Amino acid sequence: MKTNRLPDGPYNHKEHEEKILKNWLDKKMYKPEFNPETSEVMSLEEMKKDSRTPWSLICPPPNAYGRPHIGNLSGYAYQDAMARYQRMNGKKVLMIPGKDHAGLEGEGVFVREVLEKKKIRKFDLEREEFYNMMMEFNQENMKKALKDEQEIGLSADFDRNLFTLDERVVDIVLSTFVKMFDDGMIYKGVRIINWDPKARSTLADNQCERLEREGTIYNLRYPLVKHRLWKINFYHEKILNSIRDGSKTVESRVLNPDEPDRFFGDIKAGDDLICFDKNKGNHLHMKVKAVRVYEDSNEFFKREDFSKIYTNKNDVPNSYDEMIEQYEKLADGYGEKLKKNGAIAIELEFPVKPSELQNSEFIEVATTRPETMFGDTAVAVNPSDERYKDLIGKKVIIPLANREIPIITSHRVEKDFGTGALKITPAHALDDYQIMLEWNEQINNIPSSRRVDSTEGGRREVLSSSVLEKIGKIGYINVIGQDIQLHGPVPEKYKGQVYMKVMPEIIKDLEESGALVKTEKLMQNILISERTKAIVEPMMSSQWFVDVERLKEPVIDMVRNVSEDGHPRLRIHPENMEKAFYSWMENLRDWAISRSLWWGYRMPVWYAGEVEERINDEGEIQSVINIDGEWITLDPTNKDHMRVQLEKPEASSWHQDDNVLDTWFSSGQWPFATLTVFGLMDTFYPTDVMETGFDILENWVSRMMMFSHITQDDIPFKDVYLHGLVKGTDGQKMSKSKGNLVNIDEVREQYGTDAVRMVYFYQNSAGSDYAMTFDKLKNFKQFNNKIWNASKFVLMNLEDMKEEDKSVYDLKESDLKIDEVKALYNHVIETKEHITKNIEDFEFGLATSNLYQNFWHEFADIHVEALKPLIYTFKDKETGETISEPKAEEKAEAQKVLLFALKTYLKMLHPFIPFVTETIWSAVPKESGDYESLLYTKW
RNA sequence: GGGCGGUUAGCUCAGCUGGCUAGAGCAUCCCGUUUACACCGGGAAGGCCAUAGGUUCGAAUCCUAUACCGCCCACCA
Repeated sequence: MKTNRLPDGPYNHKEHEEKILKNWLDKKMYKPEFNPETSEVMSLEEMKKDSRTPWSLICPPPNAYGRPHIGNLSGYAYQDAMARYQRMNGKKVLMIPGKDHAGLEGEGVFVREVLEKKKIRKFDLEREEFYNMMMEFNQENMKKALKDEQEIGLSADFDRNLFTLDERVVDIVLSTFVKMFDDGMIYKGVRIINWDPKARSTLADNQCERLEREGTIYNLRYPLVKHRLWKINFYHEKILNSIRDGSKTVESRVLNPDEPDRFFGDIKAGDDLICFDKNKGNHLHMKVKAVRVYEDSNEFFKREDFSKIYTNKNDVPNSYDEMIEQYEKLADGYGEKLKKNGAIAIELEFPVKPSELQNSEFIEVATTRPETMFGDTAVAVNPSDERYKDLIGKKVIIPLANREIPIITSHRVEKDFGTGALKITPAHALDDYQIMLEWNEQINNIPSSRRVDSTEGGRREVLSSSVLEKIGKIGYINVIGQDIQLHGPVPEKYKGQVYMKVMPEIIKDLEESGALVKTEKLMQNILISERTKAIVEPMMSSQWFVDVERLKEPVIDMVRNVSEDGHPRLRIHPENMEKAFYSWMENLRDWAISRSLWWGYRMPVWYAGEVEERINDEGEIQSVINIDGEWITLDPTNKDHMRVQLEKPEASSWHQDDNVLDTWFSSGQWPFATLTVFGLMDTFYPTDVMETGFDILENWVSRMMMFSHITQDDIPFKDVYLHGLVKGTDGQKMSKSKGNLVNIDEVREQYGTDAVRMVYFYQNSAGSDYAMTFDKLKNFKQFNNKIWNASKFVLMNLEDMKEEDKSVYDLKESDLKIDEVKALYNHVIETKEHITKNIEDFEFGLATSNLYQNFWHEFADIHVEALKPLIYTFKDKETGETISEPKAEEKAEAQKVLLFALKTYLKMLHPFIPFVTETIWSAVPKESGDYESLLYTKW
């Protein structure tokens, strides 16, 4: 073994990095099959049988459409440091790199960056054509990305680089879908979704962004229904007969119960009427909706809507006779008169001018979206709001739509905002949808307790169960379709029109009817699509869901339950993220997994004919299927309608669901999907570490845990390390507008890869953000140079060492005689203990700052300086006289410990700054436990 | 509004279950050095440990409030 000198001059990363990397890659040293003894690559079977402990980490796959950004690269640095450390500890290390197709975002980028530039519209292409073009685009990008990964030093098995849309992965992922469907864990249901009308696709919540803009808030009066008591009037027999004849000359008149003999005039549908409210003593303006004649009076009482006109259920008469009794009490002789007559029901619309109503006769709601009022199913007030206390449970009429809806309560309603009354449109507002769910849940709970209490923010909300029962559940009514036109139970004149276009007309009609009493400007947040910037329309749609209820507990237990060693089976670093994880898991609602895209895993769902989603006249979403030319309601349980299976059913008429799966559905299976593809499950599952950004703990990490539970009945990994965000040069979040972006190519060129990597590690801890500053980069470039120079110095002073002295690993403190040498020896031993502990504890920030401090300011500045007199002759500058001269014995001892220190430091530094350490290592004398490359050299 | 974390030198951060005069690096200033390194060495200056209470023989450390900063969640229709 010959000691090489390091060349003079500063460390020049440009000279070495490429060569070093090429060597690692050419020799396939990153593969678990690499045998450091022989420098050869074993077969898969040999590797599996190999006795080294397996260690595996599946790299989180970044989006395939672009180059990995600085944050992805920081992740690679952490993953790599862990892998290198484990490899040096004698484990067979597997790291699998990959790329994600990034469903919605991926498709968005492709449409924007590629198609739009070629002036092609997505829907001008066939689905397959689009898919193939996009696949090609992604394949091109992935090649570039692979280079970035390699250049940052990621020591992953690049032969096993895998794309999420690889055929082999697709099979695994879709099989899970089929299995879960068969087990009843996946179902199809209707739920509110975010609809991007431009992309014609469903959006996940985090694919929407908020935009503040000026909007208008409209105050609308919804009249109370109690006035409809007036819809019943009674007539003389002769009038009834005239109407039966269809004779137009007959005088039909409204009878006022308080003034039985007074007639107000003729009535027919569309007439305006003035009636007298005996309770309030005032007159009401009404419009006749219809005139119906009942030959048998008792028939009338059987009508369901009749019972609704009484505010108190007990007051509803059961028969004509009973009603006459009631009226007897009102006025002498009145009942007598009624007996002689038949009955006519006159259905009245709400009072003509709601603006003329008295305070107690309407409820005023504030809304920014009046067009959704046709889909209102309730008005909600805060339960503690004194103003509305007496109105709870009563009914109001939706202006223009003339439909009755109840007044309910919800703690979500802010008393102080607007009028304190909120119109509820569950089909088109997320919040309203929540209110509906909560309200209906309350109704469901009635039998279990007499009173329903719900506590929120210290306030107690108490509604008696009889009130709840009377109001009942509320539903939802769809009025805006995916075409953003009005559908369902909306007045004919607006139907089928884009809602934004008819808005002015609706406003005008509201104004004329007197329902619109006030408009005001305000700043409001609206949701827009992150990608297309289109306004997001919340609407109901039938979607595929994963039932998460039975996954919650086992997944939470992975972290909460402690195994034999006193640690959770699955540990999250930093620990305080556990709380966020628990609360996310506990509050999880069923996960919607279908997306209306072309890019992704098309759902393995087959229909026997064309399927459409429609809004019927009642505002219900209906899935209909075209079988033999006839549209019938789709029955998902009927195998002749729908099947869930991987392969297409034989008959050619069957066709596949248009939707693709949510990206997380596939990336959630990534750990075992990758290992399964390569036949490595038996050796490497569960994996050891998952390293990813803290922002996707919920979205991704928890999903991997769920899928691992479902398919493997095991944890997917033992430790999760969550890294923070890399911020810009000024410590702010990186953004183009701030001009604080860091160009990774330039920075690597100027400071070297190792310096960039040091910035990722130094002084950082799991979950916290940190800045990539030029100060730090410069500093670490100098640090690498310091390592270079100190190593050069040590090596040049070892040249006269005896071969047998060059085995330094079994040195003991007791072998050493000189205090300065002992001090260095102990320093190295202590430092190594610290660093080892830091790495085992995932404290890379501490490990690197310790290394920086100790190597430079302890080892180089103090210890090396202290040993100088022991290894070379000091001469007086001027006279040339010898001041001190080393003794051979002392020199040998010092040399041994210097070599020991250098080698140990290079090993400790290698996981973090692999290039400079590997470069120096090639010049260092080797001994047992060492290899030509530091990669496998024993820690 | 709810939750989590933070607040220590100009900057970036250590400081574990309370115990020497509160530490590093960078930056600053001064001095020095060319037999590894000017991408160097030595030294100096710099802190009421956010604020106010409390527990204790003793608090940067534990407790309680407050303020400010950051992030996450829910958001005013």
